Amino acid sequence: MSASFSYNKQEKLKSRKLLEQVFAEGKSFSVFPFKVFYISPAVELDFPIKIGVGVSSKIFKKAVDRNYIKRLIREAYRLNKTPLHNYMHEHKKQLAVFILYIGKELPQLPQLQTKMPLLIDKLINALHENFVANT
RNA sequence: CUACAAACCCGAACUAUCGUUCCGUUAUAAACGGGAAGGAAAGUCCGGACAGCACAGAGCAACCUACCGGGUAACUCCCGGAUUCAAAUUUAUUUUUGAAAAGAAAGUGCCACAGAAAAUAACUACUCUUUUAAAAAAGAGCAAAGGUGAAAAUGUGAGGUAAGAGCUCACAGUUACAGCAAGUAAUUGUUGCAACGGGUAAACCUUAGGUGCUGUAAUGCCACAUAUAGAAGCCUUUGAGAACUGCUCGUUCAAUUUCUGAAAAGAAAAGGUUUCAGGGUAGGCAGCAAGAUUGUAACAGUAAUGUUACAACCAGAUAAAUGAUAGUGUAAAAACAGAAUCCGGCUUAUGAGGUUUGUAGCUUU
RNA sequence: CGGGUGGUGGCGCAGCCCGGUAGCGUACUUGUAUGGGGUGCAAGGGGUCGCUGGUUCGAAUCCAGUCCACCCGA
Repeated sequence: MSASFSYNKQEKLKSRKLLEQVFAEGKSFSVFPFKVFYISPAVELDFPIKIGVGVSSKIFKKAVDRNYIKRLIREAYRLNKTPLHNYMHEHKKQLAVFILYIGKELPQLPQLQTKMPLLIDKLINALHENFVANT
């Protein structure tokens, strides 16, 4: 797979049903300031990896702040997602992920840029253990 | 030029790389071109458009509005005007700003403390009569005096009286009504006549006028899925229930057979309906982006605004799009802040700067 | 998108409808009873009534605006 930096409509986690499944049945871990929910759905998806992004409106009252944080997370994801894509391509599995921002203060992009690779690594490791246990 | 006040404007720009969303073209895993948040998108405080339901209404209740004229699709909005009150300011009711400014002379309630009294009063005092040597007591009259309070029964003078009192008169003040003059009107001026009556309606209320209910997750269509299943109650023309706003009246709609019995009625089944508990779906299309639209100019109008002409098309997502990095540039890139059916207002938040008007001060001519 | 509730000593609440004195429980401080502690008894301190403005002689209370917290419906 080519090293694309895109993050378009197909890659977004959109279905309400799948979202509820991710929160209800999915596993989770946290890499501060993120919390990650993920699941490997059995249903065929139109794109192998679907990612959603969210911020709590209780912590960030203003819509401007929430939009800003979501943009930064998307930016950090699309620049660091290549290892995850390569891994999923090799194992031919599907994945639905939701990234939640749980920090209390407005972040800066460099901070998220350093944390995002850690998150991706941890996600790959978790998936790997899971596959090995199943097979 | 500076300070203050008021009204209004503006809400940064460009280049490169990576990336998002919508539209179009080539074309069909892509490429190219074009569009892509606000003055408040906010609060959801008003008014509409649009959609569904209802359209058989009446009364009551509830809620809203409250000087006059104009503007508008409409308005708790805007413009202009008049009166009163309040605040600031001033030599000056001089100027500016603001006001939920109908009615307290329909009725009810309330007005702490203080004070004789907080509104049909009468404690002290004053006057008269009786008793009495006197002091004083009892009865009657009166509402002038009492200085407390946020507020004290219109103020001053004279007459009048046993003492007093708008009881009477003069002047002044306030208010209601009627006439005349000006004004479209609010209202103003003036004459006559009557009265003097505390405040509070952002206390109840009265008067006048107005309001059908629900909101785009409305609503219509397509696709997929499930349970013709469960519990309790009521009813089937002597009617449960539904609709018409909340209540009442009223109107409209509203579901059957068999058996027993002389009939009334009863039983069974079926059906209807209300409530409860539960199951399924939660995808797509329309609504949804050309409109009370925006810009410029001319004309009408004091203005709000309207009319005409020309030009423009300027977000449309659905876990929800505008960003990141580097550079140019600047004294500093910074404030408040992110569309979700769409418009017109109001309110609130807001950095730096600019424009106009008024007032004051200083400088120059 | 629509609808509703609340904000009063450190904490939990009343008072608001119908305007004039801010109170209750608990906690705190001091004294007392006990050899000491707890318990009890007595006394005391502590509140810009979320904020701003208005109505009124006077506002926690009435009216308007605003901030915060919470809840409900689809």
